[in-house]
Amino acid sequence: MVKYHHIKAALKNKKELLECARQLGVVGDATRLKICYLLCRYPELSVGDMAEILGTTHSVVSHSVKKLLKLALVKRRKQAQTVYYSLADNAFNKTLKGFIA
Amino acid sequence: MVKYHHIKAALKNKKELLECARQLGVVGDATRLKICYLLCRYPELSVGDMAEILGTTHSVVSHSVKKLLKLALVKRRKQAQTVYYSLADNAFNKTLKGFIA
DNA sequence: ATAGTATTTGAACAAACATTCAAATACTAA
DNA sequence: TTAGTATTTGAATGTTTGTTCAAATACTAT
Repeated sequence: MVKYHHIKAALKNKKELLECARQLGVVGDATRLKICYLLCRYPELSVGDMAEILGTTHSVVSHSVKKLLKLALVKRRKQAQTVYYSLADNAFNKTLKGFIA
Repeated sequence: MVKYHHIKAALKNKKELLECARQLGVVGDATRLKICYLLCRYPELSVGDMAEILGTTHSVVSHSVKKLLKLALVKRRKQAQTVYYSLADNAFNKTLKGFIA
């Protein structure tokens, strides 16, 4: 059957789909989506502030932002002891804002 | 500290965020995102066709669309032995198309 | 140096997950 | 009825995942 030959080829070259799935998966978690939600409203927030707002520990926030950072969905800025995170400026986040506006 | 009193209250009432995280999580999987990608391009596809295109089994497609169906991201139409799935017409899918365009 | 604050790390645990397989269901056609 | 096709189901598998905890790191101020 060659009926779907074209779309099969198109799919093979769609490596971005896998990356997109990974990004969506990372954002598809309550804690991490809340963090993104916060960062849509504040230009930047420290780990401690996010933990305070979310009512959780520094550890879960740190683990969470690390995953977001690994996929370049957030940026990191360190000032003295404090680490501030902000939403990265990319296409994914622009679309994401449409979801959680 | 009452610095974040307002955003904490806003977050509490944001029940949609959890639902959104669930939807993003379901779509944040390679197999299921590929299915959505296919359904963006074809008005509807049968389980067998999707399995053929994706190079996988009927079983994984069936399991996958079931999850999408449970969150109302796809619709189901049965004709004779064949079951056709199509993308549901909702806000989530409209934005999703922005991701996988 | 020490004490204090902020964040990160890594191991451990249980819970959730994707995929496989075989069996079951649903429907058509003869 | 039977045989054939399409899909679904459920159990089992190993893998990944989120959270917890305690310890470690990084920096500031004294």
